[in-house]
Amino acid sequence: MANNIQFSIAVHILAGLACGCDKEGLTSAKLAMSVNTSPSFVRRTLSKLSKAGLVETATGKAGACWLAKDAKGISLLDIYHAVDAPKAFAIHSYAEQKACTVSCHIKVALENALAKTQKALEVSLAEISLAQIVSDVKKK
Amino acid sequence: MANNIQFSIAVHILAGLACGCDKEGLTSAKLAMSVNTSPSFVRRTLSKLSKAGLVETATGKAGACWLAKDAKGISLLDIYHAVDAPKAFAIHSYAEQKACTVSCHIKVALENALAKTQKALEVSLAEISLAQIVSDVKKK
DNA sequence: ATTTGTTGTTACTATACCAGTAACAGAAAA
DNA sequence: TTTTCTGTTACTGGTATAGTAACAACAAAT
Repeated sequence: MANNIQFSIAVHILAGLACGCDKEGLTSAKLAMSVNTSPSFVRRTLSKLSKAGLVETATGKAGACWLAKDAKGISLLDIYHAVDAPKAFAIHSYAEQKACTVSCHIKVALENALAKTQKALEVSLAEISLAQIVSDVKKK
Repeated sequence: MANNIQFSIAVHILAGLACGCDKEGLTSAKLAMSVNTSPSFVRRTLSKLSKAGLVETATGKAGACWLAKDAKGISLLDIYHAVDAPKAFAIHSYAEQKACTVSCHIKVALENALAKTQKALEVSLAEISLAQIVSDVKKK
């Protein structure tokens, strides 16, 4: 009942980078193998993570990528924002029916509700660090 | 950046029913006018709300629908569950790459994270009642 | 009884989004 | 200069979902 798996992919990639014993970083091809997708798709996600300052990359023949900071310093909220994941719920955008009070003002009411719920969602994501994810991965 | 507006539609419909001065209930045609969509679509959403016990309906010539309980007794979480809205985020479902620890265990780690975040989302929705929405709609 | 106007449901269509691929310029090491 | 990687753009195909149409079941009104 849900879509947009880019957030999951991003967490997967970052967990891979955090676990990767290679001090020299990983290539998009290796990450793609772990995630089971194409290197291109990985690179597109990596690009967003890079712009958000979560990973650093090197171009050229010895190209690679690695975490820009410690896994403890990266929260799921950082990742959520980096990939611009969907909001808690979507608000419809129909034209207002002038004669109807509900039609005209429902959007504001929904926006108030969304603001509160979105905040709760983000606080929860902020409390989970990439290090926690890595710990879960290794524990199992 | 988000989709699946059925939750919003459902809140809109219920707010309409709560506001509707008509003691006798509203038809799907009138609701459709307020939401700016087809009666069919409204009825499909109404059907879910009816099955969840949030509204009651009457068939036949004088067909109509109305709230099954007071707006104070209906939370956004009830509506969220009724329309089976998407989870806080989706987990990808690629085949595990046996040779890779991350690939094999990331799903469990993500499920743990989702459980926590989903809980936060639902608690937040549970705290907002339909009556609150109606109040916002009328205040404006 | 017959007509009328509604719900409930199914089936269908079209569109928009998104996962996934391909291709290539730019970059840096060998 | 060759190799091999990143970064980015453009493209494709599949799928979910908004939206529509149609019709049986139903109950009130006539």
